[in-house]
Amino acid sequence: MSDTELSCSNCDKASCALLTLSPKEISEMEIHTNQTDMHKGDLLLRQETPFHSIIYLRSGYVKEFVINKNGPDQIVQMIKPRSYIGLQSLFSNKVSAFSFQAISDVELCYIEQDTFNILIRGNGDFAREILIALSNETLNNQKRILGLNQKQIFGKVADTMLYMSEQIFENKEFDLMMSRSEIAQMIASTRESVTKALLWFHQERMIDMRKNRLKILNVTRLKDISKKG
Amino acid sequence: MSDTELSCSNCDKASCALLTLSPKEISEMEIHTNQTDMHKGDLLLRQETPFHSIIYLRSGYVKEFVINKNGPDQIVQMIKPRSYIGLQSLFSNKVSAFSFQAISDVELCYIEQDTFNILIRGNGDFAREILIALSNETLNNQKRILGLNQKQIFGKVADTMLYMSEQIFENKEFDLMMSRSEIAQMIASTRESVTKALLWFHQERMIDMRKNRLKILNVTRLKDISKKG
DNA sequence: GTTTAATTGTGAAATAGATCACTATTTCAT
DNA sequence: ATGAAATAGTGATCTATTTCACAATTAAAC
Repeated sequence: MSDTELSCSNCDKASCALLTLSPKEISEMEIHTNQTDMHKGDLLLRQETPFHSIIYLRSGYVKEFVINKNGPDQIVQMIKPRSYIGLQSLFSNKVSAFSFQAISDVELCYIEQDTFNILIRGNGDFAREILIALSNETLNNQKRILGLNQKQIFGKVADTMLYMSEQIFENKEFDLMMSRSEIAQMIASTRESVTKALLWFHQERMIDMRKNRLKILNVTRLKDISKKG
Repeated sequence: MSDTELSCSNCDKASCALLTLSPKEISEMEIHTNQTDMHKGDLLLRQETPFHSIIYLRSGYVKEFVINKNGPDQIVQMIKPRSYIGLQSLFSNKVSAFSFQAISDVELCYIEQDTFNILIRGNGDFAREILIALSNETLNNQKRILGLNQKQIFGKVADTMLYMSEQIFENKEFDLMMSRSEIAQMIASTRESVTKALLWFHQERMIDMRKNRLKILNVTRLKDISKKG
């Protein structure tokens, strides 16, 4: 919002990859970057849509999902601050494979894709950081989704709560930014089943839930349920 | 097996990426590459194991899977000839995230990982080819597995037969190289359910099955079942 | 070629989870 | 503050799929 904040060089929420860039490269990036704010519920990018920018999530949370003709959407992952959005499709298609929606108010930086590509070509360390980020994200997602597949519902929900706590919010207490239906879309289940699981966890004092504030009380037991439940 | 076959420069089963390398780079690769043959059932690489080579699959077929403590293995994908194995973990970990097993006799080239990395750093076009291959593979897998999640069994099995026909064997007729149990491991189901699905498809003349030779007779109907069944 | 092991087929019973129809609560807009 | 819309909770029913136990077939080993 203030003038200084619009500069990448003194950004207080910069990515790890940015640290590998020279001052000259950073100012090159600044020229081709636009910062925008968006609100909860806004769609950042729609699948099958051509995209010309890589989006950097300065603050706030985003969900990545696939829109299905027959049946409900499928949520692939939640994205936390200081992440790049759209890297998956950078090296393959010109269109985005997924849709992205803000699940809180967010601050975004739109970096022109061409500029991004030039930086990757010109700076091996930057390229390496980006590739590591992309690889790790992809690998984590793949393993999580594979793991989900062979759990039953209580296990799936437990797993998802632990995922949010450990991977996304990095805290035992957090605001559940998704509705029961959305959680169901993360695990290919139904609103009702999610409700029942969460209520049971609450009854059994594994979690505390009031409004949309969730606190994990018994990690061990939840992990146990996640493993074989 | 003959002397000429051991050279990358006149390999008759080379990858697309290889075409981007200069003669000098190719001979650099040759020095650090070993060709081996393996048999059906052999384990090429075990998850959580350090690996020092990227494996190039010259001929034959491989399954990529995760070994689970509690419960059956999960098969991530089948890998067809002229593919690199282990790229997923190249940019992140020093250990492989997945296990790989030959499901037919295979010819393999072990390329030292350091050499591979040097080539990627030194040749932007090579790097690009590798990244595109990796991105596409990852994206396809992710979409397929997500799609599977919200189908019911007949849909999952239909989907898997079409996947084999279209993506892997590129033919309507092919040898089913996996047992019913293994197919079940691809879709998080059971041997018995796979059996029932395949028999029904056969009865309904959507496929022809004798021994392990499978022929797809009615693509349209199978696709229909895959979509909403 | 015979024996042994592994894989596949089959139907009945058990069950996890979806679906449905409805109520309660929370959130949002005016 | 009030009403409307969205989200969440609840229990009964229904159904797809797993589980189990056993028979049949196919592949491997000697």
